[in-house]
Amino acid sequence: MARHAEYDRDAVIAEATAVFWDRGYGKTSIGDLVSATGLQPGSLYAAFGNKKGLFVEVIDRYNRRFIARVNGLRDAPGRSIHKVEGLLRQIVDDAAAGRAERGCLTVNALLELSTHDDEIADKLRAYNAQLRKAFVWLVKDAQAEGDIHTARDANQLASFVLNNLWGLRVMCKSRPDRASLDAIVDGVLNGLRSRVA
Amino acid sequence: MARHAEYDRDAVIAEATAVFWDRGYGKTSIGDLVSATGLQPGSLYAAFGNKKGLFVEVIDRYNRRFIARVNGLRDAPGRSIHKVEGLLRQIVDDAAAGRAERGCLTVNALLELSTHDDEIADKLRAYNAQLRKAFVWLVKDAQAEGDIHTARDANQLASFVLNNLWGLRVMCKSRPDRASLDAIVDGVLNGLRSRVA
DNA sequence: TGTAATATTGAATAGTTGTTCAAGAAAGAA
DNA sequence: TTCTTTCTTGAACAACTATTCAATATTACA
Repeated sequence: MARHAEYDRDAVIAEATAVFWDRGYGKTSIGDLVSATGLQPGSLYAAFGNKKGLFVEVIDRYNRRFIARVNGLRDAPGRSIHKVEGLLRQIVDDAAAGRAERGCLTVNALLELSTHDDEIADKLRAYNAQLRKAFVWLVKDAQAEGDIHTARDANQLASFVLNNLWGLRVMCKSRPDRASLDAIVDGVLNGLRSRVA
Repeated sequence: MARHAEYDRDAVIAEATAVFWDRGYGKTSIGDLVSATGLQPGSLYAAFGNKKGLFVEVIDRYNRRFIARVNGLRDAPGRSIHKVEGLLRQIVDDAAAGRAERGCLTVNALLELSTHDDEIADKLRAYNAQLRKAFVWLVKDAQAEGDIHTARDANQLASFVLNNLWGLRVMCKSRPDRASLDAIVDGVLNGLRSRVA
């Protein structure tokens, strides 16, 4: 019946991700996306509607993957508190190795667009809620494993961890020394393990 | 000898601050700044060199003021730990009252520009260091006042507080419920007061 | 008052932007 | 092969951008 598309949609989104992540939404031009994806403007518009449509698919994919990673931690072997620590330490490691200069695509998008774009704002709010839930489970597991006091509220601690995750992602953009970043993770773990409510 | 300027430089910077804060650097056009300040392009360029020059003065002023505020807390009456708490609670209050949608101008600028603009990145790094120092003093005061255990490292705790400050500023942009935000502040205070190192 | 020095104006410039669309290319069905 | 449907191309478009500059206005001093 008809000609089929020559490109792999997911690959195009992945290539666009790299550009949006590097330059932000506003500073990424269609020309940049044409170069990165190899698709001409017409094809991009046929496939994604417009620039924002492509961006929405980009952050959807990015968020889906990170949430899957955090949710996947539950099934991995090991103590839950170590999994949370590992997640934070990896951000620190990436920053120390200069792999975190672009920051977090989601946080970048949240700060750049959410004030004036309700569609993006809603998406990011929902993402935030999902991520928080994933942390609630990890905290509850850690309580069951005896690493977090059972009298403490899992929801509160999940928000606390999430807040420090966002903080680290901001912090990393200003390339602080490794000691400060490690100190932050220590502070979070200390806060999780302490007894007081 | 010569004609004097008709505008108040600081007032112009203040008016420009509102626009940059609302729209971000990239989305703020010279036309927006002309409307907001009442100065024509030529005057703006004569006074600040270019768009970035004006923006640099805007974030300088903003950062100077916030640092002065935190440093000023030392001389205010009351327990230091309550001052730290008050700072965080006010962010929560602002967010709950819908006054925090624009987020923090500095964090916004950091995420939008620091990756590709070294001048801005350096400025924000320096600002970060100054703010951290201010928190070190507050923590040390709180230790002297008996609210934070003296065995704990003030530098570490200062980084921890700062990280949560950045986290809150990101968090507020996605308009979370008040309970989550309060829980975060509780988590931070709990982390500060706990004994373990 | 006349003059030198600086401020203000706002139209003009050169470049970039997101988006469209008509023309050409590919592929399965008849 | 021919037809129909879809994909691809890339030049063209109108709107916007940051910046400049010559003309005009205002002041302080001589």
